[in-house]
Amino acid sequence: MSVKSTQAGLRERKKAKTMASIQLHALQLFRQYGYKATTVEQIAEAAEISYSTFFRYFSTKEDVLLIDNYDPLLVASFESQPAHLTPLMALRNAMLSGAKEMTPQELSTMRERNELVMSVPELRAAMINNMVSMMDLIIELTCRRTGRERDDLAVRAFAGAVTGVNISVMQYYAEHPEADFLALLEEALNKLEAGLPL
Amino acid sequence: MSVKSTQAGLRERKKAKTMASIQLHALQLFRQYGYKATTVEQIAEAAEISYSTFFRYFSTKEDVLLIDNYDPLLVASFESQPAHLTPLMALRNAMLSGAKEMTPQELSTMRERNELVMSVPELRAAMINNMVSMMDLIIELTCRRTGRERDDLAVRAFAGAVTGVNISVMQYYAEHPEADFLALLEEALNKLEAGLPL
DNA sequence: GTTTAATATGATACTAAGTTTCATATTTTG
DNA sequence: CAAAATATGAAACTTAGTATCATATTAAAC
Repeated sequence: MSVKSTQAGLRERKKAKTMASIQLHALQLFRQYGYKATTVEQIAEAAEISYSTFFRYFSTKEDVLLIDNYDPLLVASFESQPAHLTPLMALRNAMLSGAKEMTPQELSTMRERNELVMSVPELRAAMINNMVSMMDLIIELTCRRTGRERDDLAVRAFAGAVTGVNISVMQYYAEHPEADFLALLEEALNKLEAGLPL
Repeated sequence: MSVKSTQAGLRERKKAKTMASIQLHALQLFRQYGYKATTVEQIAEAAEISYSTFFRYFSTKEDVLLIDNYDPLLVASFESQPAHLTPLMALRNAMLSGAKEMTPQELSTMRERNELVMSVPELRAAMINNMVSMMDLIIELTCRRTGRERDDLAVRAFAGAVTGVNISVMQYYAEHPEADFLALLEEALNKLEAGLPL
């Protein structure tokens, strides 16, 4: 038994490092030359991997910017919300809590990424698609909490509205980078809870 | 002066016919062989145009299914809604009125198209992206009606919620093709107006 | 009606994303 | 250390989408 086998497995750690490296170099190149002008080949070179390996880590060029796994965090946080809260407020808290423990560094990266994503049509489309996919998760969570069925239109409308508000906030945030994303999201979801007064 | 020059211009009519022909043949091929398995080249052959010409009519393969111009109809209908209605109800009426004058034939085509689009990830993403683009239109209309600013978060949240509900209904409809789309949309928007009771 | 200007089409060559296949290297396990 | 499992690299391929230029068709002017 050698020193290297700590617990996570060398393979896993190496993969995680490679993945992070690809994302880092990709982001730098995108910043410098623009998203479209940067080819996957260039990213591969910068990250010192082969072209084919890139697609083993990310199935599309877009994914290199969009992959994040905070679904499990969201689920955990949502399920631990007090029972007296409405589904919407529980969801609001869960979404906020996920982002509340970010360092200023991480927040700044997120802001930059958001601006980039929202300004490139292809990326924006992919991001929105991701968020709509998350609708399914919201439906699932809401059903568990309320005892309603997946096919209940009220649940669907709820999940749709929350997701739509989320998208609109991301857009707003891209246009107003100086704003506080969390505050915006909280305010917007509160407006939804209040029946969208106009 | 020959018989042919009626009023719309020969060129315009020819273009419209070609466009319709491309869409028709594309839809048939997609039905038969699937979206991905059908190449633009095959569509071009079927519609008896060149490969390059296809992209003069539709800038992407997706667009051949997604292009529709009922934005102007929506705007007109919205602006003619009675002033005492809330923005949401005015929007609801406008969206419904657009679809209410469809023939059963058209409704059936729409249903089929919706099923196809929602079942192919790429198409679904493109469609959702279209709908989110329409959010800008809703923002614009809502501002005109309420006198609020584009940058008002309440307006943004409103537009986002309506769009999100719309998306969720399309998804629901794809899963339940036997349902009445208009009834679903109306019901879902009513729930939104009622504050999304759960 | 013929000429001229504007626009639509077709052919061709090109770039880059994404897929497939297979050989090679590296880690893990026994 | 040997064998099984998995990660990587190389190369050839398909197809969406772009750019360019010559040709054909329609519209407009005279």
